[in-house]
Amino acid sequence: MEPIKVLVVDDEPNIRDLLASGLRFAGFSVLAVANGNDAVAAAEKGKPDLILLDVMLPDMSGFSVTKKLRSMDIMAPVLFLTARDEVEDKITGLTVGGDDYMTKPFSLDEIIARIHAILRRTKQASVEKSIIEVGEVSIDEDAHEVFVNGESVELSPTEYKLLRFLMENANRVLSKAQILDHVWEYDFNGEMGIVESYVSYLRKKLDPLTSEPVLLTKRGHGYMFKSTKKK
Amino acid sequence: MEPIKVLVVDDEPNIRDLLASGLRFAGFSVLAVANGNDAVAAAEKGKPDLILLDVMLPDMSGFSVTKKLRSMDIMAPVLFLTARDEVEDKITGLTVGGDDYMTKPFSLDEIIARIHAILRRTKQASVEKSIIEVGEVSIDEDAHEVFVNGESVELSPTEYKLLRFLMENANRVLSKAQILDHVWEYDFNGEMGIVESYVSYLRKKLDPLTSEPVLLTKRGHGYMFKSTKKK
DNA sequence: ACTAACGTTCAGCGTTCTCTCAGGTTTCCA
DNA sequence: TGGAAACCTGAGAGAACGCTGAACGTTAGT
Repeated sequence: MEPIKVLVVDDEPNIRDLLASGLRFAGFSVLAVANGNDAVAAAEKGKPDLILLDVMLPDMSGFSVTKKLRSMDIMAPVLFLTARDEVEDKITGLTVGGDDYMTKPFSLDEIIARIHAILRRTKQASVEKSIIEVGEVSIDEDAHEVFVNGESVELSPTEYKLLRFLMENANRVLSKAQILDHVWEYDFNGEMGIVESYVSYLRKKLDPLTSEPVLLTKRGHGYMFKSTKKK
Repeated sequence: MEPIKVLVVDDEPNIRDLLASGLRFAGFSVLAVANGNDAVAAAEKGKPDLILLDVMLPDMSGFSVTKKLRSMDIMAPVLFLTARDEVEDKITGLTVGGDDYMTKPFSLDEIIARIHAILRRTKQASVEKSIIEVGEVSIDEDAHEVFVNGESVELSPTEYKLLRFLMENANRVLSKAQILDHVWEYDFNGEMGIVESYVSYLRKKLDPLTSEPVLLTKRGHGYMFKSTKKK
Protein backbone atom coordinates (compact mmCIF):
# COMPACT_ATOMS: atom_id res chain seq x y z
CA MET A 1 0.00 0.00 0.00
CA GLU A 2 1.33 3.37 -1.04
CA PRO A 3 1.71 5.84 1.78
CA ILE A 4 -0.60 8.83 1.60
CA LYS A 5 1.27 12.00 0.73
CA VAL A 6 0.58 15.17 2.71
CA LEU A 7 2.00 18.61 2.03
CA VAL A 8 2.37 20.76 5.16
CA VAL A 9 2.52 24.53 4.71
CA ASP A 10 3.15 26.69 7.77
CA ASP A 11 5.66 29.44 8.42
CA GLU A 12 6.01 28.80 12.16
CA PRO A 13 8.81 26.24 12.49
CA ASN A 14 7.45 24.81 15.73
CA ILE A 15 4.06 24.06 14.30
CA ARG A 16 5.52 22.84 11.04
CA ASP A 17 7.81 20.40 12.81
CA LEU A 18 5.10 19.27 15.15
CA LEU A 19 2.82 18.54 12.24
CA ALA A 20 5.49 16.89 10.15
CA SER A 21 6.66 14.58 12.91
CA GLY A 22 3.19 13.74 14.06
CA LEU A 23 1.95 12.90 10.62
CA ARG A 24 5.00 10.84 9.80
CA PHE A 25 4.39 8.82 12.93
CA ALA A 26 0.83 8.35 11.81
CA GLY A 27 2.14 6.76 8.63
CA PHE A 28 1.88 9.61 6.14
CA SER A 29 4.58 10.63 3.73
CA VAL A 30 5.18 14.28 4.54
CA LEU A 31 6.64 17.23 2.71
CA ALA A 32 6.86 20.46 4.69
CA VAL A 33 7.39 23.98 3.38
CA ALA A 34 7.20 27.46 4.93
CA ASN A 35 5.55 29.73 2.38
CA GLY A 36 3.10 29.94 -0.47
CA ASN A 37 5.54 29.88 -3.35
CA ASP A 38 7.28 26.78 -2.09
CA ALA A 39 3.87 25.24 -1.49
CA VAL A 40 2.81 25.68 -5.10
CA ALA A 41 6.10 24.31 -6.35
CA ALA A 42 6.01 21.36 -3.97
CA ALA A 43 2.40 20.56 -4.84
CA GLU A 44 3.15 20.56 -8.52
CA LYS A 45 6.10 18.30 -8.11
CA GLY A 46 5.02 16.08 -5.24
CA LYS A 47 1.38 15.38 -6.19
CA PRO A 48 0.19 15.28 -2.59
CA ASP A 49 -3.07 13.57 -1.71
CA LEU A 50 -3.89 16.33 0.72
CA ILE A 51 -2.58 19.76 1.68
CA LEU A 52 -2.42 21.14 5.21
CA LEU A 53 -2.39 24.86 4.67
CA ASP A 54 -1.95 27.70 7.12
CA VAL A 55 -4.14 30.62 6.12
CA MET A 56 -1.63 33.27 7.20
CA LEU A 57 1.56 32.93 5.22
CA PRO A 58 4.31 35.52 4.81
CA ASP A 59 4.14 35.85 1.03
CA MET A 60 0.54 35.13 0.09
CA SER A 61 -2.63 34.00 1.76
CA GLY A 62 -3.63 30.39 1.92
CA PHE A 63 -6.58 31.20 -0.32
CA SER A 64 -4.36 32.56 -3.05
CA VAL A 65 -2.36 29.38 -2.84
CA THR A 66 -5.45 27.27 -3.35
CA LYS A 67 -6.65 29.42 -6.20
CA LYS A 68 -3.32 29.02 -7.91
CA LEU A 69 -3.31 25.29 -7.34
CA ARG A 70 -6.81 24.84 -8.71
CA SER A 71 -5.96 26.83 -11.79
CA MET A 72 -3.08 24.44 -12.32
CA ASP A 73 -5.53 21.57 -12.06
CA ILE A 74 -4.16 20.36 -8.75
CA MET A 75 -7.33 19.26 -7.05
CA ALA A 76 -5.99 17.75 -3.84
CA PRO A 77 -8.28 18.58 -0.92
CA VAL A 78 -7.08 21.28 1.47
CA LEU A 79 -7.31 21.38 5.24
CA PHE A 80 -6.88 25.02 6.26
CA LEU A 81 -5.31 26.01 9.54
CA THR A 82 -6.24 29.31 11.10
CA ALA A 83 -5.83 31.14 14.37
CA ARG A 84 -9.01 31.26 16.38
CA ASP A 85 -9.47 35.00 16.08
CA GLU A 86 -9.03 35.19 12.35
CA VAL A 87 -12.25 35.83 10.53
CA GLU A 88 -13.77 32.43 10.31
CA ASP A 89 -16.67 33.30 8.08
CA LYS A 90 -14.28 34.15 5.29
CA ILE A 91 -13.04 30.61 5.40
CA THR A 92 -16.34 28.87 5.45
CA GLY A 93 -17.24 30.52 2.17
CA LEU A 94 -14.03 29.51 0.55
CA THR A 95 -13.84 25.88 1.46
CA VAL A 96 -15.37 23.95 -1.35
CA GLY A 97 -15.50 20.35 -2.32
CA GLY A 98 -13.69 18.20 0.17
CA ASP A 99 -11.93 21.10 1.85
CA ASP A 100 -12.20 21.76 5.54
CA TYR A 101 -10.61 23.97 8.16
CA MET A 102 -9.41 23.83 11.75
CA THR A 103 -8.49 26.48 14.26
CA LYS A 104 -5.21 26.65 16.11
CA PRO A 105 -4.33 25.46 18.61
CA PHE A 106 -5.33 21.96 17.68
CA SER A 107 -4.50 18.55 19.00
CA LEU A 108 -2.44 16.36 16.78
CA ASP A 109 -4.86 13.50 16.99
CA GLU A 110 -7.64 15.80 15.92
CA ILE A 111 -5.72 16.81 12.81
CA ILE A 112 -5.08 13.20 11.92
CA ALA A 113 -8.70 12.28 12.44
CA ARG A 114 -9.77 15.19 10.24
CA ILE A 115 -7.34 14.19 7.49
CA HIS A 116 -8.72 10.69 7.47
CA ALA A 117 -12.24 12.03 7.35
CA ILE A 118 -11.47 14.22 4.34
CA LEU A 119 -9.77 11.43 2.49
CA ARG A 120 -12.67 9.14 3.21
CA ARG A 121 -15.02 11.66 1.70
CA THR A 122 -12.98 12.36 -1.39
CA LYS A 123 -11.81 8.89 -2.28
CA GLN A 124 -14.70 6.64 -1.57
CA ALA A 125 -12.58 3.63 -2.48
CA SER A 126 -10.65 4.11 0.73
CA VAL A 127 -10.12 1.06 2.87
CA GLU A 128 -10.34 3.12 6.02
CA LYS A 129 -13.21 2.36 8.27
CA SER A 130 -15.02 5.14 10.03
CA ILE A 131 -16.20 3.02 12.91
CA ILE A 132 -14.24 2.06 15.96
CA GLU A 133 -15.83 -0.74 17.92
CA VAL A 134 -14.49 -2.22 21.11
CA GLY A 135 -16.68 -4.53 23.11
CA GLU A 136 -20.01 -2.91 23.85
CA VAL A 137 -18.94 0.55 22.73
CA SER A 138 -18.72 1.84 19.19
CA ILE A 139 -17.83 5.20 17.66
CA ASP A 140 -18.87 6.54 14.29
CA GLU A 141 -16.00 8.82 13.34
CA ASP A 142 -17.89 10.51 10.54
CA ALA A 143 -20.94 11.36 12.55
CA HIS A 144 -19.09 11.78 15.85
CA GLU A 145 -21.65 9.53 17.46
CA VAL A 146 -21.15 7.06 20.23
CA PHE A 147 -23.21 3.97 20.90
CA VAL A 148 -23.24 1.59 23.81
CA ASN A 149 -25.10 -1.61 23.07
CA GLY A 150 -26.94 0.24 20.34
CA GLU A 151 -27.98 3.10 22.58
CA SER A 152 -26.77 6.58 21.68
CA VAL A 153 -24.66 8.55 24.15
CA GLU A 154 -24.15 12.31 24.02
CA LEU A 155 -20.57 13.42 24.60
CA SER A 156 -18.92 16.81 24.62
CA PRO A 157 -16.05 17.32 22.13
CA THR A 158 -13.37 16.68 24.73
CA GLU A 159 -15.15 13.66 26.11
CA TYR A 160 -15.39 12.32 22.58
CA LYS A 161 -11.69 12.80 21.82
CA LEU A 162 -10.68 11.20 25.07
CA LEU A 163 -12.88 8.20 24.47
CA ARG A 164 -11.59 7.81 20.94
CA PHE A 165 -7.98 7.87 22.07
CA LEU A 166 -8.64 5.35 24.81
CA MET A 167 -10.49 3.07 22.42
CA GLU A 168 -7.81 3.31 19.75
CA ASN A 169 -5.49 1.93 22.39
CA ALA A 170 -7.90 -0.46 24.03
CA ASN A 171 -6.45 -2.94 26.48
CA ARG A 172 -3.29 -0.91 26.87
CA VAL A 173 -2.47 1.30 29.82
CA LEU A 174 -1.99 4.94 28.87
CA SER A 175 -0.21 7.36 31.18
CA LYS A 176 -1.92 10.62 31.98
CA ALA A 177 0.96 12.34 30.21
CA GLN A 178 0.27 10.43 27.02
CA ILE A 179 -3.43 11.14 27.24
CA LEU A 180 -2.81 14.83 27.78
CA ASP A 181 -0.51 15.00 24.77
CA HIS A 182 -2.87 13.24 22.42
CA VAL A 183 -6.23 14.54 23.45
CA TRP A 184 -5.62 18.13 24.47
CA GLU A 185 -4.42 21.00 22.31
CA TYR A 186 -0.70 21.39 21.89
CA ASP A 187 -0.50 24.55 23.96
CA PHE A 188 -2.42 23.19 26.90
CA ASN A 189 -0.55 24.16 29.99
CA GLY A 190 -2.65 22.82 32.79
CA GLU A 191 -2.60 20.02 35.26
CA MET A 192 -3.13 16.34 34.72
CA GLY A 193 -6.05 16.48 37.10
CA ILE A 194 -8.19 17.38 34.13
CA VAL A 195 -7.73 13.89 32.77
CA GLU A 196 -9.18 12.55 35.99
CA SER A 197 -12.13 14.88 35.66
CA TYR A 198 -12.91 13.77 32.15
CA VAL A 199 -12.51 10.11 32.92
CA SER A 200 -15.01 10.72 35.66
CA TYR A 201 -17.42 12.36 33.20
CA LEU A 202 -17.08 9.49 30.76
CA ARG A 203 -17.69 6.90 33.43
CA LYS A 204 -20.82 8.66 34.52
CA LYS A 205 -22.15 8.44 30.99
CA LEU A 206 -20.89 5.03 29.93
CA ASP A 207 -21.05 2.84 33.00
CA PRO A 208 -24.85 2.85 33.38
CA LEU A 209 -25.07 1.26 29.94
CA THR A 210 -22.30 -1.32 30.05
CA SER A 211 -22.38 -4.68 31.75
CA GLU A 212 -19.16 -3.84 33.59
CA PRO A 213 -16.93 -0.77 33.85
CA VAL A 214 -14.89 -0.14 30.71
CA LEU A 215 -12.56 2.56 32.00
CA LEU A 216 -10.12 1.05 34.44
CA THR A 217 -7.73 2.94 36.69
CA LYS A 218 -4.26 1.48 36.82
CA ARG A 219 -3.06 3.22 39.92
CA GLY A 220 0.33 4.82 39.46
CA HIS A 221 0.30 4.20 35.72
CA GLY A 222 -2.76 5.63 34.08
CA TYR A 223 -6.01 4.49 32.53
CA MET A 224 -7.12 1.73 30.24
CA PHE A 225 -10.17 1.05 28.12
CA LYS A 226 -11.07 -2.57 28.59
CA SER A 227 -13.06 -4.47 26.03
CA THR A 228 -15.98 -6.23 27.62
CA LYS A 229 -18.17 -9.00 26.34
CA LYS A 230 -21.18 -7.85 24.44
CA LYS A 231 -24.55 -8.36 25.97
CA MET B 1 18.28 -10.26 15.60
CA GLU B 2 19.93 -6.89 15.66
CA PRO B 3 20.28 -5.35 19.08
CA ILE B 4 18.07 -2.36 19.70
CA LYS B 5 20.04 0.88 19.79
CA VAL B 6 19.31 3.41 22.50
CA LEU B 7 20.83 6.87 22.85
CA VAL B 8 21.07 8.08 26.45
CA VAL B 9 21.31 11.83 27.04
CA ASP B 10 21.82 13.06 30.60
CA ASP B 11 24.34 15.45 32.07
CA GLU B 12 24.48 13.84 35.52
CA PRO B 13 27.24 11.23 35.26
CA ASN B 14 25.70 9.02 37.93
CA ILE B 15 22.38 8.75 36.20
CA ARG B 16 23.98 8.42 32.80
CA ASP B 17 26.15 5.53 33.92
CA LEU B 18 23.30 3.89 35.75
CA LEU B 19 21.17 4.01 32.64
CA ALA B 20 23.93 3.00 30.27
CA SER B 21 25.05 -0.04 32.22
CA GLY B 22 21.53 -1.06 33.10
CA LEU B 23 20.36 -0.92 29.53
CA ARG B 24 23.43 -2.71 28.21
CA PHE B 25 22.78 -5.48 30.67
CA ALA B 26 19.22 -5.63 29.43
CA GLY B 27 20.53 -6.33 25.94
CA PHE B 28 20.40 -2.90 24.34
CA SER B 29 23.19 -1.34 22.39
CA VAL B 30 23.80 1.93 24.22
CA LEU B 31 25.42 5.21 23.32
CA ALA B 32 25.58 7.80 26.11
CA VAL B 33 26.24 11.51 25.83
CA ALA B 34 26.05 14.45 28.24
CA ASN B 35 24.57 17.37 26.31
CA GLY B 36 22.31 18.40 23.52
CA ASN B 37 24.88 19.03 20.85
CA ASP B 38 26.49 15.65 21.30
CA ALA B 39 23.04 14.12 21.30
CA VAL B 40 22.20 15.54 17.90
CA ALA B 41 25.53 14.45 16.49
CA ALA B 42 25.24 10.98 17.98
CA ALA B 43 21.68 10.54 16.78
CA GLU B 44 22.65 11.50 13.27
CA LYS B 45 25.53 9.09 13.18
CA GLY B 46 24.20 6.24 15.29
CA LYS B 47 20.60 5.99 14.04
CA PRO B 48 19.20 4.96 17.41
CA ASP B 49 15.86 3.18 17.65
CA LEU B 50 14.94 5.22 20.70
CA ILE B 51 16.28 8.22 22.60
CA LEU B 52 16.28 8.58 26.37
CA LEU B 53 16.40 12.31 26.86
CA ASP B 54 16.78 14.36 30.00
CA VAL B 55 14.70 17.51 29.72
CA MET B 56 17.18 19.72 31.58
CA LEU B 57 20.48 19.79 29.75
CA PRO B 58 23.31 22.28 30.18
CA ASP B 59 23.41 23.60 26.62
CA MET B 60 19.86 23.27 25.34
CA SER B 61 16.54 21.91 26.48
CA GLY B 62 15.35 18.48 25.54
CA PHE B 63 12.65 20.27 23.62
CA SER B 64 15.17 21.94 21.32
CA VAL B 65 16.98 18.68 20.84
CA THR B 66 13.87 16.92 19.59
CA LYS B 67 12.98 19.80 17.36
CA LYS B 68 16.39 19.66 15.78
CA LEU B 69 16.23 15.91 15.41
CA ARG B 70 12.81 15.95 13.81
CA SER B 71 13.87 18.62 11.37
CA MET B 72 16.75 16.35 10.40
CA ASP B 73 14.24 13.61 9.73
CA ILE B 74 15.38 11.54 12.68
CA MET B 75 12.09 10.14 13.84
CA ALA B 76 13.17 7.84 16.63
CA PRO B 77 10.68 7.96 19.50
CA VAL B 78 11.78 9.84 22.60
CA LEU B 79 11.34 8.95 26.25
CA PHE B 80 11.79 12.17 28.21
CA LEU B 81 13.18 12.20 31.72
CA THR B 82 12.30 15.02 34.08
CA ALA B 83 12.69 15.76 37.75
CA ARG B 84 9.43 15.47 39.60
CA ASP B 85 9.34 19.13 40.57
CA GLU B 86 10.37 20.48 37.22
CA VAL B 87 7.54 22.00 35.31
CA GLU B 88 5.99 18.94 33.85
CA ASP B 89 3.56 20.85 31.75
CA LYS B 90 6.39 22.29 29.67
CA ILE B 91 6.56 18.93 28.00
CA THR B 92 2.97 18.81 27.01
CA GLY B 93 2.41 19.05 23.33
CA LEU B 94 5.84 18.18 22.15
CA THR B 95 5.52 14.47 22.42
CA VAL B 96 4.18 12.99 19.25
CA GLY B 97 3.53 9.51 18.11
CA GLY B 98 4.87 7.04 20.59
CA ASP B 99 6.77 9.50 22.75
CA ASP B 100 6.31 9.46 26.48
CA TYR B 101 7.95 10.85 29.54
CA MET B 102 8.89 9.72 33.03
CA THR B 103 9.76 11.54 36.18
CA LYS B 104 12.95 11.04 38.16
CA PRO B 105 13.67 9.21 40.27
CA PHE B 106 12.81 6.10 38.34
CA SER B 107 13.63 2.45 38.71
CA LEU B 108 15.75 0.77 36.11
CA ASP B 109 13.20 -1.87 35.32
CA GLU B 110 10.52 0.72 34.94
CA ILE B 111 12.61 2.47 32.30
CA ILE B 112 13.22 -0.75 30.46
CA ALA B 113 9.56 -1.67 30.55
CA ARG B 114 8.61 1.75 29.24
CA ILE B 115 11.15 1.47 26.41
CA HIS B 116 9.70 -1.84 25.35
CA ALA B 117 6.19 -0.42 25.52
CA ILE B 118 7.11 2.49 23.29
CA LEU B 119 8.84 0.32 20.75
CA ARG B 120 5.88 -2.02 20.72
CA ARG B 121 3.54 0.87 20.14
CA THR B 122 5.55 2.51 17.36
CA LYS B 123 6.53 -0.52 15.35
CA GLN B 124 3.45 -2.61 15.50
CA ALA B 125 5.07 -5.11 13.16
CA SER B 126 7.40 -5.95 15.97
CA VAL B 127 7.62 -9.56 17.02
CA GLU B 128 7.92 -8.47 20.60
CA LYS B 129 5.27 -9.96 22.76
CA SER B 130 3.90 -8.08 25.67
CA ILE B 131 3.26 -11.18 27.70
CA ILE B 132 5.64 -12.75 30.15
CA GLU B 133 4.63 -16.28 31.05
CA VAL B 134 6.41 -18.54 33.48
CA GLY B 135 4.66 -21.71 34.57
CA GLU B 136 1.26 -20.94 35.96
CA VAL B 137 1.77 -17.18 36.10
CA SER B 138 1.53 -14.74 33.23
CA ILE B 139 1.82 -10.96 32.96
CA ASP B 140 0.30 -8.75 30.29
CA GLU B 141 2.70 -5.83 30.11
CA ASP B 142 0.38 -3.68 28.00
CA ALA B 143 -2.54 -4.01 30.32
CA HIS B 144 -0.49 -4.34 33.50
CA GLU B 145 -2.49 -7.39 34.40
CA VAL B 146 -1.45 -10.57 36.12
CA PHE B 147 -3.04 -13.98 35.75
CA VAL B 148 -2.50 -17.22 37.63
CA ASN B 149 -4.00 -20.19 35.86
CA GLY B 150 -6.27 -17.81 34.02
CA GLU B 151 -7.48 -16.07 37.13
CA SER B 152 -6.81 -12.35 37.49
CA VAL B 153 -4.77 -11.09 40.44
CA GLU B 154 -4.78 -7.48 41.62
CA LEU B 155 -1.34 -6.12 42.47
CA SER B 156 -0.15 -2.73 43.65
CA PRO B 157 2.42 -0.95 41.45
CA THR B 158 5.37 -2.09 43.53
CA GLU B 159 4.10 -5.63 43.80
CA TYR B 160 3.72 -5.66 40.04
CA LYS B 161 7.24 -4.40 39.39
CA LEU B 162 8.72 -6.87 41.81
CA LEU B 163 6.90 -9.80 40.28
CA ARG B 164 7.93 -8.76 36.81
CA PHE B 165 11.57 -8.55 37.79
CA LEU B 166 11.47 -11.93 39.47
CA MET B 167 9.75 -13.52 36.48
CA GLU B 168 12.13 -11.97 33.98
CA ASN B 169 14.82 -13.77 35.91
CA ALA B 170 12.90 -16.93 36.66
CA ASN B 171 14.87 -19.87 38.02
CA ARG B 172 17.74 -17.60 38.97
CA VAL B 173 18.53 -16.46 42.48
CA LEU B 174 18.39 -12.70 42.95
CA SER B 175 19.95 -11.01 45.94
CA LYS B 176 17.95 -8.49 47.89
CA ALA B 177 20.43 -5.85 46.80
CA GLN B 178 19.83 -6.68 43.15
CA ILE B 179 16.10 -6.57 43.66
CA LEU B 180 16.34 -3.25 45.42
CA ASP B 181 18.43 -1.81 42.59
CA HIS B 182 16.06 -2.90 39.87
CA VAL B 183 12.64 -2.54 41.38
CA TRP B 184 12.93 0.47 43.65
CA GLU B 185 13.75 4.00 42.59
CA TYR B 186 17.42 4.73 42.45
CA ASP B 187 17.35 7.15 45.35
CA PHE B 188 15.64 4.75 47.71
CA ASN B 189 17.65 4.50 50.89
CA GLY B 190 15.55 2.38 53.13
CA GLU B 191 16.12 -1.06 54.52
CA MET B 192 16.20 -4.32 52.66
CA GLY B 193 13.47 -5.56 54.90
CA ILE B 194 11.07 -4.00 52.48
CA VAL B 195 11.89 -6.67 49.95
CA GLU B 196 10.89 -9.28 52.49
CA SER B 197 7.64 -7.47 53.07
CA TYR B 198 6.76 -7.32 49.42
CA VAL B 199 7.72 -10.93 48.79
CA SER B 200 5.37 -11.73 51.61
CA TYR B 201 2.60 -9.70 49.99
CA LEU B 202 3.10 -11.47 46.70
CA ARG B 203 3.05 -14.89 48.29
CA LYS B 204 -0.18 -14.09 50.01
CA LYS B 205 -1.76 -13.24 46.67
CA LEU B 206 -0.16 -15.85 44.44
CA ASP B 207 0.20 -19.00 46.52
CA PRO B 208 -3.51 -19.66 46.99
CA LEU B 209 -3.79 -19.98 43.22
CA THR B 210 -0.70 -21.99 42.34
CA SER B 211 -0.19 -25.73 42.74
CA GLU B 212 3.03 -25.10 44.67
CA PRO B 213 4.85 -22.03 45.93
CA VAL B 214 6.52 -20.01 43.17
CA LEU B 215 8.59 -17.63 45.28
CA LEU B 216 11.41 -19.52 46.93
CA THR B 217 13.72 -18.20 49.63
CA LYS B 218 17.36 -19.04 49.14
CA ARG B 219 18.52 -18.36 52.63
CA GLY B 220 21.60 -16.17 52.70
CA HIS B 221 21.38 -15.49 48.96
CA GLY B 222 18.03 -14.04 48.06
CA TYR B 223 14.86 -15.06 46.26
CA MET B 224 13.95 -17.00 43.18
CA PHE B 225 10.85 -17.34 41.04
CA LYS B 226 10.44 -21.00 40.22
CA SER B 227 8.46 -22.13 37.20
CA THR B 228 5.89 -24.70 38.15
CA LYS B 229 3.92 -27.13 36.04
CA LYS B 230 0.63 -25.83 34.83
CA LYS B 231 -2.48 -27.32 36.28
C1' DA C 1 -28.37 39.93 25.23
C1' DC C 2 -29.41 35.93 27.49
C1' DT C 3 -28.81 31.15 28.43
C1' DA C 4 -26.91 26.74 28.20
C1' DA C 5 -22.97 24.05 27.54
C1' DC C 6 -18.26 23.44 28.05
C1' DG C 7 -13.50 23.55 29.89
C1' DT C 8 -10.75 24.11 33.81
C1' DT C 9 -9.28 24.44 38.55
C1' DC C 10 -9.59 23.26 43.20
C1' DA C 11 -10.37 21.31 47.68
C1' DG C 12 -12.21 17.72 50.48
C1' DC C 13 -12.70 13.06 51.02
C1' DG C 14 -11.92 8.14 51.09
C1' DT C 15 -8.97 4.65 49.48
C1' DT C 16 -4.76 2.48 48.64
C1' DC C 17 0.02 2.14 48.99
C1' DT C 18 4.58 2.39 50.95
C1' DC C 19 7.53 1.67 54.43
C1' DT C 20 8.87 0.56 59.16
C1' DC C 21 8.86 -1.97 63.21
C1' DA C 22 8.41 -5.61 66.45
C1' DG C 23 7.53 -10.16 67.78
C1' DG C 24 7.57 -14.74 66.17
C1' DT C 25 9.54 -18.69 63.36
C1' DT C 26 12.91 -21.17 60.85
C1' DT C 27 17.57 -22.42 59.67
C1' DC C 28 22.23 -23.06 60.41
C1' DC C 29 26.38 -23.86 62.86
C1' DA C 30 29.50 -23.84 66.81
C1' DT D 1 21.59 -28.31 71.67
C1' DG D 2 21.76 -23.51 72.34
C1' DG D 3 21.95 -19.40 70.29
C1' DA D 4 22.59 -16.18 66.59
C1' DA D 5 21.34 -14.84 62.14
C1' DA D 6 18.07 -14.73 58.63
C1' DC D 7 13.53 -14.57 57.48
C1' DC D 8 8.33 -13.98 57.88
C1' DT D 9 4.29 -11.35 58.69
C1' DG D 10 0.75 -8.54 61.06
C1' DA D 11 -0.18 -3.95 62.41
C1' DG D 12 -0.08 0.84 61.82
C1' DA D 13 1.39 5.80 60.57
C1' DG D 14 1.73 8.80 57.12
C1' DA D 15 1.78 10.00 52.43
C1' DA D 16 0.34 9.55 47.80
C1' DC D 17 -3.21 8.85 44.73
C1' DG D 18 -7.50 9.22 42.63
C1' DC D 19 -12.54 10.61 42.62
C1' DT D 20 -15.99 13.96 42.57
C1' DG D 21 -18.89 18.09 43.42
C1' DA D 22 -18.68 22.89 43.20
C1' DA D 23 -17.30 27.18 41.39
C1' DC D 24 -15.92 30.23 37.77
C1' DG D 25 -14.80 32.12 33.36
C1' DT D 26 -15.37 31.41 28.51
C1' DT D 27 -17.65 30.02 24.41
C1' DA D 28 -21.56 28.94 21.52
C1' DG D 29 -26.22 29.08 20.30
C1' DT D 30 -30.80 31.29 20.09
